[in-house]
Amino acid sequence: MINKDSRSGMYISSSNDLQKDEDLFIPKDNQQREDMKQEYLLGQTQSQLSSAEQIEDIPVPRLTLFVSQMSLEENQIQYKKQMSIEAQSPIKYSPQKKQQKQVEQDGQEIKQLDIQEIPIIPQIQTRRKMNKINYNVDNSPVEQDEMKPCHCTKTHCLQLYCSCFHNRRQCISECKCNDCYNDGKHEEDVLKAVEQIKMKEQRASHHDLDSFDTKQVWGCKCKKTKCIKGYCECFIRGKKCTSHCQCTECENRRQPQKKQKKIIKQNNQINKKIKKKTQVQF
DNA sequence: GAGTTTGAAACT
DNA sequence: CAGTTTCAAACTC
Ligand SMILES: [Zn+2]
Ligand SMILES: [Zn+2]
Ligand SMILES: [Zn+2]
Ligand SMILES: [Zn+2]
Ligand SMILES: [Zn+2]
Ligand SMILES: [Zn+2]
Repeated sequence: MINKDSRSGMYISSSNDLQKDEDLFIPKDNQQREDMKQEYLLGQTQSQLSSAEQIEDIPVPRLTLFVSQMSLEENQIQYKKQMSIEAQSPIKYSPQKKQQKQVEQDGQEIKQLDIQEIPIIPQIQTRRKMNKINYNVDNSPVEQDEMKPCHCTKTHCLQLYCSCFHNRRQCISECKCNDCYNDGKHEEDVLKAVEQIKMKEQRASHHDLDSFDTKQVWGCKCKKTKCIKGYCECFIRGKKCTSHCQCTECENRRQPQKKQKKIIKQNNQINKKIKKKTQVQF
């Protein structure tokens, strides 16, 4: 099974023809092929590897976790520091029922921070608990069961806009959605919506990622936030942007991004001017 | 909490 | 496909 891609490469089937999911996109040129594969691999972290890399479903060893998270760039570390600092000030929290638990647990974690030289890991593990941001992502290694409520008002929680629906979870009492169909009482509608989205995705997308697998991301299109804020689908997963991303002025790249069109144009103009000058001189 | 900004998701 | 609109989350104050 070999499908030619419209641009520069082709989809080459993996050794196992039965698993279409494991097809890899590989450019024609050998060097490019290596670069691309490497970049893609580097862009992912531990369990977030695409199905192509998850040849076997072996649980990720702790050590891998350490390595991948220690490889986070300054931006992400800084971002997490900021978040944790904000969440660490217990003064901000009114001493209420549920939050006292958190303060206790956070206190333990803060102690660990003081002891450990590298405070990254506990912050990541508790990120979702320590701040109220509702990332539409389910990549928490520790608190897989903890979910943040949605606030959908117009979509009956039947579109990917809805964080609950996107993660294939029923809405919960904390959700503030209107006319919710993702409540367990409209399973027919939910299944319809799921199938519809999967069909559309299957037709439209050139990749094989599951729309409902929020651990995986193909690429972002951030234009204004340099992929260092919670708007970036790559950044919030702790992943580097890759060649699949169409972001601008990205600061979340392992390999430096190709120059943008604007910059290329500017440089071209500058080069022309220089050429003219040199020609005139001689 | 209200209002703004942002980019994914949906649509054309 | 690319451009546009819609949407709810992330963010700011
Ligand atoms: Zn919802
Ligand atoms: Zn919900
Ligand atoms: Zn709902
Ligand atoms: Zn981005
Ligand atoms: Zn990206
Ligand atoms: Zn980026």
